[in-house]
Amino acid sequence: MTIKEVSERYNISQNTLRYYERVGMIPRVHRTSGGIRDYQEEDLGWVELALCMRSAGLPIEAMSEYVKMVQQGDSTIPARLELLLRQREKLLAQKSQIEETLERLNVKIANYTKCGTLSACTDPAQ
Amino acid sequence: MTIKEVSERYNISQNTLRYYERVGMIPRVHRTSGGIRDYQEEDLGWVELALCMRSAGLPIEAMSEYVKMVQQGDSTIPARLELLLRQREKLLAQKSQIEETLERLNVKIANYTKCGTLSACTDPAQ
DNA sequence: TCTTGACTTATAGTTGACTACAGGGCTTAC
DNA sequence: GTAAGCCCTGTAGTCAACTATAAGTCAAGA
Repeated sequence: MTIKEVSERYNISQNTLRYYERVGMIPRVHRTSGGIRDYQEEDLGWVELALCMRSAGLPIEAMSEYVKMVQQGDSTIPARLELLLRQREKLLAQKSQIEETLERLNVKIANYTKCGTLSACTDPAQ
Repeated sequence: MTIKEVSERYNISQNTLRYYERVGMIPRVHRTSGGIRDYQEEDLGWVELALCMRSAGLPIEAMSEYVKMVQQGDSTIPARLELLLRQREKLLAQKSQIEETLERLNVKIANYTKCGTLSACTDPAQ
C-alpha cells in the first residue's frame, strides 16, 4: 500500500505519516527495492494505533518510547506495561476533567436558554 | 488579592495569569491606584472558568471570543449560546475518543498482564 | 529616605505537533 | 527515452500555548 493510499484511508497527510515514522511514533515502514514506502498489514496496525493515541491527546513521546521498547524485545515488557498504565491514568484524569467542564457548560447553556437576563450571563460562575 | 496569591491558589504561574489577561481569555483585572493587579471575586470567577475550560483542552481563542461577546452586551447572547453549544460538541467528541482509546489501552494492558508472550506484545493491534 | 523585593509592560524564546518547501530519484505511459 | 506525476530525504516555517527575560515602577520595612 502506498503512502498516498494510507493517507487517504486514514484521512491524514502524507507529511504527517512520514513525520510519525521519523520521530519513531511508528516503526520504520517496509520499502520497495526503489526505496518507496510499501505499507504492510503490520505497518497499518501501527498507524492505526498511533492515530488512536494521538486523537485522545496522548503525546507522541509516549508512543515513541513504547515503540522503541517493543523493538528492544521481551526484557522491556514490565516497563511497557508501566507506560501503558501511566497513559491510562492520564486519560482517566483527562476524561473526568472533561466531564467537569461539560457540567459547567451545561449550567451555562441552561442559563442562556432558560432566562436570558444580563445579570445571569455576565457572571462567569453562571 | 495579589497576582501571587491567585497564582498560588490555583497553582498556575503569574506569567500565565498575565498572559490569559493579555490575550483576552479573561477580562481586564481590577488594579490598585499604582497599577498593580488586585483580583476581585469576579476576576477570580473568570480565572476559574478559564482554567476549567483550558484543562479540558478547549482553545484559548474560544474563551477570548466568549469574553469579548460578554463585554459587548446582550445583543451577543444568541452568538454566545451558539459558541457554548459548539464547545460542548467538541468536548463530547473528545470524551468518546478518550473512551475508545481507553478500551484499546485496557486490551493491551490485559494482554501484558495475562500472557506475556512476545507474539501478543509486538502486534500493535494487541 | 533608601533599599529590597514584588510588581509592571513589552518582547523574545521554547515546546510539541505538525506543515510546507527544495532538490532530487523512481515509474509508467507514450 | 523522455515527460509527468508520485515518491524520497532534509530542512525550514508555522501555530498554539506558554515561559523567560529585560528594563523599569511601586510599596513596605529599616
